[in-house]
Amino acid sequence: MDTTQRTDQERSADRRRRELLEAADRVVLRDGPGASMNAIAAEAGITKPILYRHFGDKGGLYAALAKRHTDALLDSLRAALDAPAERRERVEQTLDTYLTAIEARPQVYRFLMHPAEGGHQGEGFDVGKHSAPLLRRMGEELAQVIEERLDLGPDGERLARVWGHGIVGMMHAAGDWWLGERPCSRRELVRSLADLLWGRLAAAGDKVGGPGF
Amino acid sequence: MDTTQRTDQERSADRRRRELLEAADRVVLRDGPGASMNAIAAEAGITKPILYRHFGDKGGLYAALAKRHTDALLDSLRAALDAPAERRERVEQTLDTYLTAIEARPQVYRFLMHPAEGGHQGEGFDVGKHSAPLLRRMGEELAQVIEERLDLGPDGERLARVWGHGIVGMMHAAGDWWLGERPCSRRELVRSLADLLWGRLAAAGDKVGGPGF
DNA sequence: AGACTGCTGTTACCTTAGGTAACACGTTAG
DNA sequence: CTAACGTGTTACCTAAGGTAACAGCAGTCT
Repeated sequence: MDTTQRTDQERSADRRRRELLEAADRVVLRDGPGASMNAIAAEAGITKPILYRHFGDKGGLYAALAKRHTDALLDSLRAALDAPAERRERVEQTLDTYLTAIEARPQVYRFLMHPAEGGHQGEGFDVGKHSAPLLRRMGEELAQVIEERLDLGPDGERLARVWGHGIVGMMHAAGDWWLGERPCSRRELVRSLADLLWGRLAAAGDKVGGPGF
Repeated sequence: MDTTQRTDQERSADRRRRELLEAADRVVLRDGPGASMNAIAAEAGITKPILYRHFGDKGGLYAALAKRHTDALLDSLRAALDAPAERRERVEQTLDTYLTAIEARPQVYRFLMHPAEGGHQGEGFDVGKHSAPLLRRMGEELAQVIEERLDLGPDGERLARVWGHGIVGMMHAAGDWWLGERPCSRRELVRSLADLLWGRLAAAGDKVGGPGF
């Protein structure tokens, strides 16, 4: 076996893998995250054991699927984060990019974040092991950007990481709630969150008559 | 059938229900969230159909279990939120209360938030349908407090809700990350998050030499 | 007393779904 | 021609959620 050569077989296997992932994607987007391995195999026009040969187990398939979408989302976010603009503008752009993404493909979003929901009755893919990674990766990524660019004093690295994860969590929770209830426009949500990050909570006055918060 | 009277049967049924919930609690805390209905029934010294008679299905059992813990946590948070102190102190107290709770009983926390993780191989309880409720309830609760006490202008209600969910998400994500990596003390985490909420992100200076964030 | 009702509990079963073993066919190398 | 390998299949195992049907026992009604 020559290890250096890219044989036809290897290329064909890669292509097959991509095809299978695309089929899985279609099924997951159609049937929700509870899609069964059988259904995915059927959509791909083959049978279960082949899926297992390619991805090991359901978690492997999930991981491969999640990686594609996660990478794509992270690329968009990096672009927004790196855009040439002042800080507030950049923050708003990043929030908007995230929200636009989850708004445009809620099925993908729900798959990545709440995999067990849409299923008809079974459990489906497991979130726990995989939704965290997405949030974590976003958090670490943001932390790195913050740490690189902001002067936060001696404790900067720790602060940056806390803030990275905190801001990502804020974005995520607010986005999740917003996607479910649609209580306002995306623009309004972005501005409200940026306002929060800009200290408006601390600056707001007490309501007349009530005890100060 | 007398509807007004609390019969022995009803009290006994309630007691039974509590016993079952406590057994379920023990199993979930021991085996992780992947605990099977069989295992729970065995721990309670009975068999499956009884569990199903009491809770309908696994989701019902989960919901009952989650409600207990969620209510308890919300009570603690309300107390911290209502304490007589100034705003920053109160915010820090609330964050600290939450973090203390998840630190003290990580198993419970993981059950509520990432149910599918600890399981040996199966899927276990589903998160999607139930972890959201906890976050949502906390978010709505906080929103209400914010809206009651802060003067946020004409758009106050919307702002309060966005902030409620956003802050809860921030707390959650940061807490989850912190619980996993323990990168700093609880006190430091609380201060860092409060600083973030107090606008220190916006106020920080650019790092010398780098492009401004 | 004896039958009826209702609750508690059981055993034994169904179904779905993840995962695997064993086998069949076609292609290519020696 | 045959041996090896990749690709695909069928048929199965197991674990788990969920349910039907039946057994025993307390109180109640005639």
